[in-house]
Amino acid sequence: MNYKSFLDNINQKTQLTEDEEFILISKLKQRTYLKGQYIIQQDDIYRYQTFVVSGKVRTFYLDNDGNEHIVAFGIENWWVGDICSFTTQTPAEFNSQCLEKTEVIQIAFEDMEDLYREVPKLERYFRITIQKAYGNMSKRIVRNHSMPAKDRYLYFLETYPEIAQRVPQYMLASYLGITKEFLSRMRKKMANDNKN
Amino acid sequence: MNYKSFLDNINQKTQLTEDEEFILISKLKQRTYLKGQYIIQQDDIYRYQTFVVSGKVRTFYLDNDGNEHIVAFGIENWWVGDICSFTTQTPAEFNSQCLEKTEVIQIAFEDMEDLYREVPKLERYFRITIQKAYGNMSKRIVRNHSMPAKDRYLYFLETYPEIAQRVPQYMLASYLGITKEFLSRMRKKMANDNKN
DNA sequence: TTATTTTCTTAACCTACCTTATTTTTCTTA
DNA sequence: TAAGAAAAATAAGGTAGGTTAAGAAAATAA
Repeated sequence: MNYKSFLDNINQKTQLTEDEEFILISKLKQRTYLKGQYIIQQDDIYRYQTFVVSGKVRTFYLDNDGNEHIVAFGIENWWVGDICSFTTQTPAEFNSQCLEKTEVIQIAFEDMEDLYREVPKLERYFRITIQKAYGNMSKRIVRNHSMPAKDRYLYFLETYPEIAQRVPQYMLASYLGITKEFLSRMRKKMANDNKN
Repeated sequence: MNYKSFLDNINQKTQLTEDEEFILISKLKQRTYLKGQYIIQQDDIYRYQTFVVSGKVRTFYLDNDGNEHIVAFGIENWWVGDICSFTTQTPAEFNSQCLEKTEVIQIAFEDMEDLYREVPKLERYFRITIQKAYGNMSKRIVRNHSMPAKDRYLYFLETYPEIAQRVPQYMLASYLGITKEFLSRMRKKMANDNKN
């Protein structure tokens, strides 16, 4: 594994010098998780901010009745985990679990503040990254409130086709906030409607 | 109006020197909106990042059927508007409307990049602010998926009592993703349940 | 103080989506 | 290549929350 995709991602939003890249790289850790392994489990403190180089991750909340609610998927070039737990170093509310063998790059919390000091451009990189994610989240809330399940499903297929293909249907249903049974029924109806 | 509450808010997350405060203040604009006025309307480009000093704002999406879906409320010390439109200078998807006379502090998009250059700590301030907002949004999505309307309502009352008191019920219903009629019904039932 | 508008309530009926249970299909792994 | 496990489909009955329509209460304006 090398750092190319990771550095590319950062340099899209800010321009690091060679020295800055060097400092950054010196703080990175590589790790490979197997299918089913957890990057973070709820109630643990999230100690490593995690960037996916290859593989597939789901982030979910486990409620008191034992139901899983998927908040996000993460594939190549996405940050995953529980950002809230990381920044405040308080127990996580979410779990991030690998759905296949997943290679990641991580930055430890202890190194993060040093990094921000030595490479202030990283503040900018993360600000821009999070701003975008925040915008998407707000819009997702609105879609959840203004669109019926069918439209939300179609929107997802269109917007994240790679994820839709790589993730089991029942997880997609959970992400959309519906049951797998209802998604299945919807798909059947849509297939029938398309025939006529 | 003075800048105290605004600077306090920033200094909670990063420590500005007097010089930095001076530079920042030189870029700030003050403005007062009347009840009903829009800070941003959807399809316009959001040119001023807006911090509420006093007053009350709602941010909502207007769907094709003419229904309003409230994404957020903003009162004292909250940033409001459509951050996505601001950062990318593309047409807004949301409207921010004042629900009463509202005093704000604004930073123009043209000044923002200069400010980040001259006062890099602001990158940090906004990163931290947005990270927190993003965390809250993710958790809100999960609550929408895992809690029935009644629990979401109670959660809101507990978490944002000041807002709950100052905002009409039908707007709160919209924020929660239910109809005002259903909220009214729920409230009645809750009142009855408490009697017995 | 009344008139008007805005907000809230109530009630009957309706539907999108859930629950439970069973079966079928697809994927894994031996 | 078969056997077991995971994922998807199907179907019947149930419910949280929506819709429509009317009236009551509260806030605002004149």
